Amino acid sequence: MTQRRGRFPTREELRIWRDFIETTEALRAAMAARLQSESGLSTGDYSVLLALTEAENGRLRSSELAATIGWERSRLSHHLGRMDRRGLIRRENCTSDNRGAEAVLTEEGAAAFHRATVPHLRAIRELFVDGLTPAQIRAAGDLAAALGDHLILDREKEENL
Amino acid sequence: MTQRRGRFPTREELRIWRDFIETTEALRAAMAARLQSESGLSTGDYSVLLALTEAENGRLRSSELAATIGWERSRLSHHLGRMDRRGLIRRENCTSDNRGAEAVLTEEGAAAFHRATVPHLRAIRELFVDGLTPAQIRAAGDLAAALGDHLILDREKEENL
DNA sequence: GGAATATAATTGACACGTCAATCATTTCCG
DNA sequence: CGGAAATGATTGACGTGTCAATTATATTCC
Repeated sequence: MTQRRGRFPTREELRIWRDFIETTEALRAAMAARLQSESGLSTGDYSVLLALTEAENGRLRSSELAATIGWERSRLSHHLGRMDRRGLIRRENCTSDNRGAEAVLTEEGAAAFHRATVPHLRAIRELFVDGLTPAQIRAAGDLAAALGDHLILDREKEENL
Repeated sequence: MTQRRGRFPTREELRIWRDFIETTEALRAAMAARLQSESGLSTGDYSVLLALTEAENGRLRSSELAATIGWERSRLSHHLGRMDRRGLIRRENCTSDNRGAEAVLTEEGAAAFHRATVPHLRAIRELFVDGLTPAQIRAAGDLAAALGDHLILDREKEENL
């Protein structure tokens, strides 16, 4: 086998890269559109509502919420502002740490999440599961694990310059 | 084997879905960040510049450009506006159809694209190719094809309601 | 105790994407 | 020919994401 590492991608690798990134992007957009039209929620809303629903008392510190769903703090801050305006959550001050803030699920937020759940699960099946064989689904999990691990390694390398 | 189709995703399918969508999103973001920091271009800029570079005379009708890179018209229009402001392209009227517009690659745009190419190819190798085995790369191409075909079918079903 | 530092969160500026509305021109066809 | 419909493209409004700067409170340590 010829040397590969350290060289530019081959034509075939490039083709696969483009296909892969464009298709996953289209999949993301399709799912976002489904969720929006069926439930009036964005995927961001859904992530936040899911995390709060699973949290004790439907409330979480901002930073914990950010960690749970893997968002940057400022992104979450902007998003909570929008969700607050729509009445899906409300913000409260944290009693134990006056710097902190808590996001609290409202009745309306809980209701919106429950209305969204079934259609969203159906969309995951229709757009993702139904399009793949069981072997391909396993391959998708495998790929995600490999790419994710590799991204982390790459980030660490970056930081230790 | 038990009946699957028409049911909600299993726990395992759901885990893989989340892993897959989050990881591909992280990959997209990492690539965008690399391109931005190394070349001062967004991935959108890169797509547009690539299409124009490969086009005859470095110019394309707006609608053809949109079709080439698979964008909606209004998205392209906004993006060309931003690229125009930065001097990467300029707009000209189409002589054969007065409704039409052409996007033309500028010297500056061509130069920016050439500066970006090598680092971008390197990033594709480092973030994608190097993280996967050859079999996994084939699996990625396979997945993209299957998901893409399925998305198209789903869209058609949607339209023929 | 109190200054230096670290941490929690928000804000503002700006790029990006989508949708619906709009405008100009061309094509279709009676 | 001439008006209706189709086409090419732009625009405005708004939600979203990132980065850098800012604000407020806690912690550290002399």
